[in-house]
Amino acid sequence: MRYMPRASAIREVATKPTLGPPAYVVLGMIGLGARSGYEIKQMVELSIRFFWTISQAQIYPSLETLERVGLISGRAEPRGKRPRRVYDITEQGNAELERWLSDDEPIPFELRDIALVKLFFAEAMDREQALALLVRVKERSEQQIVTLRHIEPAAELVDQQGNPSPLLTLRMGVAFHQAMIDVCAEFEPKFHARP
Amino acid sequence: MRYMPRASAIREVATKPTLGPPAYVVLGMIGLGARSGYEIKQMVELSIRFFWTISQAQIYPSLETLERVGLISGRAEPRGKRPRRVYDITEQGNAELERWLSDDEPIPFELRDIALVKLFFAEAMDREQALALLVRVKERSEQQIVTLRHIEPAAELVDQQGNPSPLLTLRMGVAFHQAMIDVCAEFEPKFHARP
DNA sequence: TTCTCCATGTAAGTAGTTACATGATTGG
DNA sequence: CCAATCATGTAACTACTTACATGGAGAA
Repeated sequence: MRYMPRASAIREVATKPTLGPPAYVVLGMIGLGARSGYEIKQMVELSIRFFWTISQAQIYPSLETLERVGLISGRAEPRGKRPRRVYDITEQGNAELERWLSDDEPIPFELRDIALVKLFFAEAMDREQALALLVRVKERSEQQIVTLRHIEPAAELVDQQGNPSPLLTLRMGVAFHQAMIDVCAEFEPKFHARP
Repeated sequence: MRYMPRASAIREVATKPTLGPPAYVVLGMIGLGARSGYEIKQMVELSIRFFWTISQAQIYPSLETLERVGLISGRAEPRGKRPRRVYDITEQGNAELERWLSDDEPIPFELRDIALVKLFFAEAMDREQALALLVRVKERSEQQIVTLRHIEPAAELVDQQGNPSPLLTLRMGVAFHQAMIDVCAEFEPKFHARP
């Protein structure tokens, strides 16, 4: 995705390297009980991947950095002869996670969807093709909702156990795509009656 | 944003360099009548910036590439002594834009929003802070809607002239943020009553 | 035995960013 | 005359990606 500027270079040099969003995602997942890099990747795919992704190649360097600055502590726990490292969040890690979560800098909204770009330029196509694009965008959102509904029972369970956050973000996803579907449906007639 | 894989490297070597999304955005904007790099940047900010951004440092190299492969044609049109280059889309450019718009590869949906990540991890904060975050996310969407409503009259005018696309994408944005607001409002009580 | 999953890590590359440099024109 | 806007371009950098390499463990 996109470049998310970290704190100013000046401050970075003056104090210590600022962590980027991927490092906080890793920290948060360790805080929620993920133990290895592999488990972090799995948890991301099952939870936040609707609005955030992280590649394996980012996770391991992040774990190293987080351990170096004392926010997590790791120890070797090999499976057979294969090396493996598991981590726990430290006191400082919890404190830093909380600080990051509650820090009140404005959070810029950022959506990057080439499908909407194509819809914006749809006039450059003929009628059938523009309509086909609109239908594809609608179907894409329908598919996303199906996927999200799949993990809904798990999120509801966690909600009943007192943590509404996963259900909240899941409902965001559903509402979001439902909104896209509704707008597509609303504009379909206009896309039918065109030169 | 995010890495958007272009076509396979093999094909790229075998035939000719594949254009990435930024180049098509530039091509599309030239097609809609933008003439200079500067105008492209302005048009993007006034139209698609809700779901796509492009930095000036990307625009000029894209213009060069597009001209080299014959999709746009440029000529010098200096303002005073300062050099300036203006462009028009070519026949091939129109054809390639249409091909890209109607090509039926699946378009992956991609949202990347650190605010939702923070909401997902909200349990790590205490009640007041979690609630404050929820409220901030809601207000952020309210602000986005205000901005979008601002350009709505222009989009409606273009719609009445027979091009519904800008209004469609604008309505997407509004519906999108309204969905976020609704979900935030729905979960606010749950965030009040928490340990 | 061979397939899939668990698991870690690196190399090479692409995409995108900010920050800077430069200077003309227009409006107050 | 000064600030804002028009306008183009580059350098240095950060973030992130894909592809690959490696290999153990368990199941079919």
